[in-house]
Amino acid sequence: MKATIYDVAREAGVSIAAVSQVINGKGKISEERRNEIFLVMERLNYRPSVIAAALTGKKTYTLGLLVPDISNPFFAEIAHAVEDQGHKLGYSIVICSTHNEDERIERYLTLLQQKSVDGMIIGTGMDNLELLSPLVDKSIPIVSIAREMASPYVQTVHVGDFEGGKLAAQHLLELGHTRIAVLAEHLKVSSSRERIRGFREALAGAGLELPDASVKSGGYDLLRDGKRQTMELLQQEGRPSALFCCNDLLAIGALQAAKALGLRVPEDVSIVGFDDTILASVTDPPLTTIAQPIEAMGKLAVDLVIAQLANKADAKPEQVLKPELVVRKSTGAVSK
Amino acid sequence: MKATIYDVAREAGVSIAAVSQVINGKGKISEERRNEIFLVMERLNYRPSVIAAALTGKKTYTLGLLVPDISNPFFAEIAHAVEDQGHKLGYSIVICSTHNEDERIERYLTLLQQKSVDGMIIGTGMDNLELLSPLVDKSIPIVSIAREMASPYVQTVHVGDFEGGKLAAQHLLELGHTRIAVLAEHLKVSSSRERIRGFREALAGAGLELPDASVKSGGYDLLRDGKRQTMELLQQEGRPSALFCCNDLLAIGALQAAKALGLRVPEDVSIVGFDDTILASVTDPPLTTIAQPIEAMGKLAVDLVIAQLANKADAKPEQVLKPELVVRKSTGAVSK
DNA sequence: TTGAAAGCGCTACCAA
DNA sequence: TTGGTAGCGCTTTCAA
Repeated sequence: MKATIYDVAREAGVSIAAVSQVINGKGKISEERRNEIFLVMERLNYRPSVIAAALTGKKTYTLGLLVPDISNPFFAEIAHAVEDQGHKLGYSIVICSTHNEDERIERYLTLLQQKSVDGMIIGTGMDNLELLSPLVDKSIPIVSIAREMASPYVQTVHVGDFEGGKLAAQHLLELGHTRIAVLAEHLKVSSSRERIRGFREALAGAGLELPDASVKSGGYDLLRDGKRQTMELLQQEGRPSALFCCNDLLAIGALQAAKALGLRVPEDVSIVGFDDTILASVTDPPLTTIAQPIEAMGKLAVDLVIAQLANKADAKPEQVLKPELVVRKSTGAVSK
Repeated sequence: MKATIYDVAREAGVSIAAVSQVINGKGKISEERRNEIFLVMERLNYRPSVIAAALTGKKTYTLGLLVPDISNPFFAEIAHAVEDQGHKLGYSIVICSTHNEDERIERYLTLLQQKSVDGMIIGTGMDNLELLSPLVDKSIPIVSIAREMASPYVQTVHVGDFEGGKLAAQHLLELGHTRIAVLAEHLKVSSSRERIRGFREALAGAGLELPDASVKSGGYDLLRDGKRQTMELLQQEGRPSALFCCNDLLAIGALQAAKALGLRVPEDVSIVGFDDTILASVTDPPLTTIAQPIEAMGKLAVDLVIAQLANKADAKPEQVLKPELVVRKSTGAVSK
């Protein structure tokens, strides 16, 4: 069986308290004893049980990351960034993918908390903020990433979605588009709503209206939904000459639909995405998209939790980063 | 503070043992008492501490998944598949991304074990199998996915890499290519080596040789390495007319390099990838690639750990799935 | 059927 | 400096 602190103490002829002190580098122990104990630990190949330690309320140096779907490159890239910064700061990151299901969100939230993470980063939308209260009670810091979260207890880092939507609209407007439709994921996703709001406002500024009928929203199978919706959109009378997709995956679905219909992008229809994941740079044609500073967001999120952990939390509850228009080949001037 | 089993017992006027039995649905308790206790638990919003339970050696119904890089769509898709099947079977999945660094592999391995996962799925290559022995000692089931692992203690599920390599070669051969180069990731990755071996063997069958100089291997920044290596390859005298890339990310790097050099794919150079991630279907041109059955692999891996957990482990230590050639637009006949 | 009590492995406080 | 010891919250005998 595995060696415990008792084994080490016995072998070294000291009390478990002494061993515990050595493990944690606390208290006062003579060099000599300390080395002796180290040796025994080594010899017994002793590994302190984090579980037992957690039970007594010790820090675990792990952060939990909750994402809606790890197979969406956007979140995979977020996860990568979070892991990176976490690691730099000495934290391990545990990732859970909720498949956008409420039940799994709840389950993983509980799980992570039970696994006693020191802090939590949430990239999943949450309807029921009540779920967070156990965390709040235990004063486990929470920051939400890429999603706003209307709770006084959670700091949030996200891109300016509203502004991003405007950017997209302006770009399309400059190219002369007037018949424009929008593809969104489920409308309960706040970032989508904001992006659309920004988009709509920019259009309005140019005297254009975006009727609700031109906004297609779907579920969470982004690729498929994007394709299906685009099929509908592009086959109708007076089809739009431009599509704004609330994320890259939707945009790719749109791209596939256009291709399937024998339409050329951007000659027949312009498409702009959102996120600027690796996907955007490799598609055919490469996707014009609104870039989110994924690296920066991941880093910032980690910094925030850890700052809260150290009680030097910035008062700033919200960190809004700048979106950026990246023009590639999927958008062009309207051909009349 | 949070309610403990003691609070519940006190409130319900019973012993903690009784409460414990209710929680676990074990032992004999009268309907009456049981309901009473349930009510109290509800009222106190009591949640059993998994940590404490884990300390006493109870199952946690969580599986750990270790991947080298979650931002590689292949592993993100694997993670998705694993999560899905795990969830179906009542298990939560905790994902850790090691960035291909030995130190992180070790750290996360320890971490997951300390967080007391019931089983482990490993998608990361491991040099030092010794690291697994603590798990083995505790008889925590381990299965490796998408990677072979030469340990008697781990079952493994992966695609036939050798066969996949052959498939790629045959395809290229049929198209008439003779000047062929190979791009691999770090050669310590066993799957890459196998793919190359298969590829080489198929070439040999056609009387063609693949000199070591034509095999470029790099580090773990797949996209960048693929691009850089392809740049070199395509700028040299008598450049290859076809490239076999050991994974899609490398292939995309190659695609970008070709584009940067003003070469057309597949007219000037054919490219075949490996994995068939979402990336392969969206690139310009879409990538001919060797498909791995990602869903099936994920599902199988989960099934295997859980079977081991239930002690109905199949004796079969290795599950090899069939790779499949998916022909898209990045390969074509040699133009002479 | 029920409950008392002995751990699980570790931390932290207090006395020595 | 050291060691004794009381928890942390739960599971699991073993008696009652």
